[in-house]
Amino acid sequence: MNESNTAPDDGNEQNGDGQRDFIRDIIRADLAAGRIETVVTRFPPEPNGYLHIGHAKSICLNFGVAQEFGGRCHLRFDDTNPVKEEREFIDSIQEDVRWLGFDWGQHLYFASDYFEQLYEWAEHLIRTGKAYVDDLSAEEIRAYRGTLTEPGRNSPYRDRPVAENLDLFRRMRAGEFPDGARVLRARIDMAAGNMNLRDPVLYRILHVAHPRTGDAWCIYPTYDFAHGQSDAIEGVTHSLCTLEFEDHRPLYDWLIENLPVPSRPRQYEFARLNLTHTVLSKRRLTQLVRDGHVRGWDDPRMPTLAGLRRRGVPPTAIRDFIRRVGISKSDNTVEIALLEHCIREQLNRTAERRMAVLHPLKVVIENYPEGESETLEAINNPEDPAAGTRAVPFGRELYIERSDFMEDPPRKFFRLAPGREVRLRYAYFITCRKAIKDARGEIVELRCTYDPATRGGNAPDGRKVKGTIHWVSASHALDAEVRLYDHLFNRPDPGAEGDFLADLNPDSLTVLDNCKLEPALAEATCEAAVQFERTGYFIRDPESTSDRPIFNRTVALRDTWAKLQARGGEQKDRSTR
RNA sequence: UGGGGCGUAGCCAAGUGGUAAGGCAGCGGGUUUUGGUCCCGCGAUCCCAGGUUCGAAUCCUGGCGCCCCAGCCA
Repeated sequence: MNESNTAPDDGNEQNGDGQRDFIRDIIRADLAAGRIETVVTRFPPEPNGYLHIGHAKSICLNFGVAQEFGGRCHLRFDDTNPVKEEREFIDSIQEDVRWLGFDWGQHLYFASDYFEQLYEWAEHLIRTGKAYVDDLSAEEIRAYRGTLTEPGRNSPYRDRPVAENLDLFRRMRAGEFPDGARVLRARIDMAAGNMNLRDPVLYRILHVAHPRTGDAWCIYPTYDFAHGQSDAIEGVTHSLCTLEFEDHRPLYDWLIENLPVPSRPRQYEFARLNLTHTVLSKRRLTQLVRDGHVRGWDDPRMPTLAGLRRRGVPPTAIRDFIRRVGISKSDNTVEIALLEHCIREQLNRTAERRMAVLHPLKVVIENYPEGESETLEAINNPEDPAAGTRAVPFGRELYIERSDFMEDPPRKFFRLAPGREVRLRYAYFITCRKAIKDARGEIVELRCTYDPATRGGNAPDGRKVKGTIHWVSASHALDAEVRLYDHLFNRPDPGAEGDFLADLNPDSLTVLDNCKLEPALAEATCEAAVQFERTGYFIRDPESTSDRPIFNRTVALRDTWAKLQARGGEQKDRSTR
């Protein structure tokens, strides 16, 4: 067997440092006891939306487990409801799973591939007296179902003869009845405490074209009737799903036991991922896109894999994040800070460094010869010597960050101020001589002098400077737009007190349209994020044009100075109150 | 007495009768040509109450709290 059904090796499985959780414990035990020979899992998305980071948990679990135990994982689309599903999603889902780093090899399946088999099994249930055609309307079925505390009542059609059920069901398939006229129901127990066992609907009439089967069918199986049987057809051994399906397991098992299926899959449930400051329900994400609160499914503020990709988040960071979050059965809400940490950790190791000034302030080096420039050498990645160095042009006129100058600095401010000396990274020590203001009193330019003996950033006399700041040569700078992103929602728990839309962060996107980049950034790609030194990680956005690059901020660098300042501000507030 | 599940530090999460891993966040300190990275240090008696035991987060009993289920969605 030479299948390319793999998951990336993130280096956790070598030395017993592998994942430990109740799912893997079960699989290990099943393998050890000989209950199964090969573990087979599946990732079963419904093609009705884009994949998000919550799905990544399921993807990493299913594919990861298959790889760790030498089994395989199928990608199976749960396409049983044509009124919600679209081709676009079938494509995007495959692209996103691949981008995340997983490969299903030849094992791409669709529940719709099994429609004929499922239909035959439905007839089998009818023939064995375990399913019947019900003429009740949707409202009537609901009324007959009872409530959480009261048992339901049998439908008057529950005891139809087998022959009549068979005839009716075949005519349902033949298209003789309009939508909603009849359904096929399992005959289980209308008094069951578990609502799923109160004669669940197995088939409904839907005169709707299916993205894959076209108009071949006008009756479609429900999730419950399709999922377990699809698992059985594919030989799935461990059908892993989220907690809300726990109640469905008795029905899953009932169907498997009452049908002549080729294998005996088992369902296990784990807790889905929740993240602070965002939403992960398909309904809400769809609403954000549909109502224009974001610019699309791949808006960098979205928790979708497409959004994270455009944001510059590497797939390795997502896999690492999922690994750290773990698998359990307790409801959880993971702080988004953990995700951000994983992104920084990955990017710190791999992203090349560049200099970019987001809020430019002009600096003129008065003692630097006019019209001249020179080239300085800068390290691409101090964490990775193999990344080498690059040339950065320097000249008499530069841009520095506005926040790196203060006319009247507080005690611990290490940057530029009148009379103060700082290091320009990889360049020279400069001393601020004068701040020039415009009519409104705003500082528009700094006049400085440099020490030619400090080329490269070291003083031969051994004198130290407290601060090192980044800069960009004015005459060589690239003009760019930079988009800064913040959490999409203000609250850690959007919607906890009403409409989740009311919790949208109005400042989740800040566009800076006068940024100055060092020339090497012209070569940046949309695939790999770079670090703008002292600022954060950024990635070129596909909306860039050749003459105007656009960069998205993936995540800011940790900023203990900003934290200190914020704390100081708080203290001041408290003392003045 | 409707059914199902969960409850270990601010957030995740190991632990499966032998005396509470780890990560993130936070707080101190050190190194540093990114106030980045890196390094060092600091936190829980396990929802509560009884019980079993030499010994319990782990077993038993009884409470309390939270989540899911009444789609012809998945």
